[in-house]
Amino acid sequence: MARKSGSHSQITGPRIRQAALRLFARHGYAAVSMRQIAQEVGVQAGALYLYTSDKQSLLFDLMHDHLTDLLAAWDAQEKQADAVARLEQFTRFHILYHLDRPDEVFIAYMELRNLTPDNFASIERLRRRYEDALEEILRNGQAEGTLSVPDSRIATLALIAMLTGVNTWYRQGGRLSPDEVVQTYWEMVRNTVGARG
Amino acid sequence: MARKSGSHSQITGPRIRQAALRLFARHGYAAVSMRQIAQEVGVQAGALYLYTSDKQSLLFDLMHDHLTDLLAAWDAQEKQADAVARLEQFTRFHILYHLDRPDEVFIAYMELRNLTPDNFASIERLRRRYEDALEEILRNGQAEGTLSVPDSRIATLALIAMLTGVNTWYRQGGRLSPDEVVQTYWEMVRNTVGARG
DNA sequence: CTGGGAAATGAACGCGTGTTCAGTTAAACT
DNA sequence: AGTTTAACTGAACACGCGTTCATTTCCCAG
Repeated sequence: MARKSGSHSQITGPRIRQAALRLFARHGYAAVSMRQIAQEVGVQAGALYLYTSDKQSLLFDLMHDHLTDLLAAWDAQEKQADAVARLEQFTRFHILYHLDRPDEVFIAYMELRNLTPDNFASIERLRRRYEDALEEILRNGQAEGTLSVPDSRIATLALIAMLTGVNTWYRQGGRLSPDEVVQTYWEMVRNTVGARG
Repeated sequence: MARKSGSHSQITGPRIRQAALRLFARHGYAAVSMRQIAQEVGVQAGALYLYTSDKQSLLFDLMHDHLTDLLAAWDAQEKQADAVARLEQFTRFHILYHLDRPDEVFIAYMELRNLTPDNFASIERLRRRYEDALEEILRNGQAEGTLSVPDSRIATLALIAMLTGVNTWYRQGGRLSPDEVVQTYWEMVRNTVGARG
């Protein structure tokens, strides 16, 4: 046997990335073999190398595309006028976007140490850009006098950690709907930055 | 050669755990081999099995002991009378305790998926006990009327995520001292739970 | 000074790893 | 219908994995 019937690079390529995403998220990059990924796709291990140069860039591409998509999605939002409204928008956006992509988020946070130094630097640059988007909101709010934090950089990291934490406990069909989660967190975020309700 | 001169189980045992801790934290459980751990200790791989039954329980013991020590340290604290003071105490305790043990914390959060189901359940039970300690403070504060959160369980998880996030960015010799970090976070925590300054 | 047990070696076990590549098959194009 | 080419196989490569165990060395008690 060789080429499968009905096979196509437009189909197999995405399926490989999808399988890698799932398996990396479940078991971790180092614990997943190329043969496992291939099996999930229904293909021999050698075939993966028609679509990726090696295992490392399979991981890097997943993380890179996730962060790129995240930044693009945020940039595409119509921005609210004042900082507090923009912060509410960020809170909602962050929670819902991340809840929709648990595997991507998990990998992007957990597999950083499995990146080569160059790839790590590249990913950190993208993450930094996202953090900076939030920090700018906080700075603007301080300038407006509509919110106040002790340290805008630390508040940025604290808020992102708090919001991303939703992914660790949220389960579909749980006590709260995504919208209720957003409302709960927005109330806390608003308090954290000292904005009036 | 066989037995090294000056060797002793009271020395080698802890050194193995120390090496495993360091390497697991840096490279991840799955990416670290028993031979690497042995090399760091200065011993052959087979010798590790005089001190641990297998690689899995090396990981489990590290996580288990970390959480057990954490709980014991918190329990040993003289508790403040009112909830807001106890929350400040928790904030300070959590940040300083975790900043002192970056490797343990990292492993305890990142390597959960590499535990067998039984070990995972055991670790989760310990973590839950720690979370519950914070949640009780929040509940008491609500009962006292000195603080208010939209949902005490979610607020618990949000606060712990926020506080533990310090470990991801704090570097010794950075802009802020540990005490300044504590003060910065306490100001945010106090706002988050709606307590007056 | 000697015997016994603790501590460690080093080789071996079977198996899995990421990656390469000559060969084979199915689809697409002329 | 025939040819080209994209897609994939399957075997191989060199090496590393966790774990076991007979053997060796060193320390200490008597």
